[in-house]
Amino acid sequence: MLPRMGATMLDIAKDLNVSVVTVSKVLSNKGNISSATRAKVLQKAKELNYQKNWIASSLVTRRTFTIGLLLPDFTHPFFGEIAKAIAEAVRPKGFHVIISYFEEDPALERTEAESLLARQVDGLILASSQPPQDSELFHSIQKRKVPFVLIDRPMEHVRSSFVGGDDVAIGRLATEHLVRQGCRRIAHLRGPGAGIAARRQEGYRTVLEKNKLPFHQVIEAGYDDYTGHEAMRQLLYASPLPDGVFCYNDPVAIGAMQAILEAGLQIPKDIAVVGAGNVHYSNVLAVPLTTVDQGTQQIGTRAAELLLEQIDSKRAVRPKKVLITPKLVVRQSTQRTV
Amino acid sequence: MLPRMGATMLDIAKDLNVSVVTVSKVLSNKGNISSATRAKVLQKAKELNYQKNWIASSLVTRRTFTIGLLLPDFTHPFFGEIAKAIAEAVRPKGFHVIISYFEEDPALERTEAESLLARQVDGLILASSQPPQDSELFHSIQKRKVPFVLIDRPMEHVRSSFVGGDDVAIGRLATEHLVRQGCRRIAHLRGPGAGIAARRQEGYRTVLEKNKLPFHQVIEAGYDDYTGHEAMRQLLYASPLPDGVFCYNDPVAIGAMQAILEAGLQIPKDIAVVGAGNVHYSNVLAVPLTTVDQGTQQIGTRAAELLLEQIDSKRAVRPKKVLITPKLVVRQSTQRTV
DNA sequence: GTGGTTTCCGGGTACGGTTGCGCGGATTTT
DNA sequence: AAAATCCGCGCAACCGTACCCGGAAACCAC
Repeated sequence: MLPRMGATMLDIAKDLNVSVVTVSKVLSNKGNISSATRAKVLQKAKELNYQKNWIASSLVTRRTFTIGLLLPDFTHPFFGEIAKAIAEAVRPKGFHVIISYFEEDPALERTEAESLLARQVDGLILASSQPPQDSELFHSIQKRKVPFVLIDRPMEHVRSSFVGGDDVAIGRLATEHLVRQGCRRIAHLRGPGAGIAARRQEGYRTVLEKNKLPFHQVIEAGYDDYTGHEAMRQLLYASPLPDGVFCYNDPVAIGAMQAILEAGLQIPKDIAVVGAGNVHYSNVLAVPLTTVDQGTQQIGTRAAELLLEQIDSKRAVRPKKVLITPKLVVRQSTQRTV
Repeated sequence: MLPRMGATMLDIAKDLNVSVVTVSKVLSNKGNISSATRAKVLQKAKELNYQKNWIASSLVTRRTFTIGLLLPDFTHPFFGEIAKAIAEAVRPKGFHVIISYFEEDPALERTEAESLLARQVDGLILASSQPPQDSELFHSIQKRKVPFVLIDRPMEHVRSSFVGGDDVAIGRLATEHLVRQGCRRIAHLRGPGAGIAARRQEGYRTVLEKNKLPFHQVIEAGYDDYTGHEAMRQLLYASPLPDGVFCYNDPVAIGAMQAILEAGLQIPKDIAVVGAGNVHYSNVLAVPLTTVDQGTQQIGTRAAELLLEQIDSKRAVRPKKVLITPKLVVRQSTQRTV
């Protein structure tokens, strides 16, 4: 036989000659129950150390108080912070978070999403890596009427809420800062793809235009420091050398700084460097890195809020697109004027 | 009315004039069902696009296929990697992971643990921050007969499985390496507390004794780079200066390196530095940091394996203590002989 | 007094998949 | 012919809550 659990509502009900329904109503504070009965039930519940069986409860309410979080990778501090902010935001409402990650593999992302849906999560938050034109996964989620919110990587043609960094503003903020520091030949190590990377590049471009500065080289790096190192080496072969570099993200910037230092140049005297993301350790590098903080925690918090809103109002809520305003964090890698 | 779900077993059963039980047995491959009936059921299930209701299933089996993971903080890459390894290890068995974290607050840890237990997780993995003498939480878990495994921070007097780094070996490995590099005045920036930090220090001490080297200064730092920076500055005031430093962990080592460089000294020529943990970015610092890899992924993987073992064999399993063998990762911060 | 309505308090039933046990019939063994 | 075995399948229980209902008392108007 299966191991017996603790006391159930039936135990309480039988002891008091009432029905389970009455017990349920008392314990969940619903319906009209006389205060005499109410007191007896509460008393007996405490006496038997009654603990609600959440599973039975979920069975009938179809609410698991669980939300699924699907991330490309959570060893990256960016996603770690998001996960933390989400967990914190939903905890007061009694929700828990199931985290899955899919290593940037779109196929794995789909199966993991299906797996979370099969577990009847009440909602889903995803930083998707589905190819831009493929919205099959999201249609599948929508068909099941499970609320979901996209974060970090918007999907233009998917009708859903989205929370992410304001990438154009990030590009602008970083580039404007370099201009103010006196840089005139500003290069850009852009990231891969047409989404986030393209918008950060756009912010970069608009600032150069506004300031009537000549375009300098734009080279495509990847997500990590190795690609940043490689891309920067390419830049250093060219002439004239840039006097400022806006890097797609902090790891790329770290790789770039390493290449600059290896070439015997100084930061920020010869070349100033700006990253984006404000990852941990940005301040303990050889040269502390100026960066643009994209408001990571806020992304998580807002996403959680939007999701809970949708879960609570069983009606379809109009999707909202939220862009978090970035903040410049100035450190030594751009401080030319001190 | 509550939103109807998809097809249920009852739908299949009625269509075929069999009982739900038969359908269940076919779909879960149990019991003796004729191949004719089996085929009909499978056919109809596919036809109706039947999806099992996991909640109803959990209700009766008392298995949720969910394990709880309780961490102090998962923005730290160390815990991120552990979480990832665990999720990966249990995924093939159909388990999901609910992550909670408690910001190093023992009281919050207790309520979060209770909360996970109330959700009927099948098992628990925890990196606990309960004070060493207080095993109330663990007794509470044991009373409910929920399998659990401790990681990273052992609790001496709790009868349970444990997986963690071999801290004495880490201290030995790091210190031996410094000795081999020719260091003769080896200092130690130890971490706080009597557990991990004390064992790493012990490894350090035994190597000094074995090599008949004089003890150099041991200063207590914290967990992060700020405390490492501060502790190193203290060391730099003293004389004679050390020619090698073994740091409790990588952040402390990073802070220490910064202090050394600020003092105008060279790494590793004047002072060699070893950290522990092999966190990301250890290789893109001003001077790439030699460190001891504590086998983070293995900790997660082994912990998951031990937990699944316990969950599968409903009997009480003899607790195992597993120490992962660390590996030295040599980088520039100790390369004096090249 | 009579009939209708409202209010208060509480119960019956369905929802879901799984498991131990049992049952009826067919086949094989004694 | 009686008994043992086996095969295929069903009954009931598990557990908390939404929905619907029912009985009793109170109240109102005539």
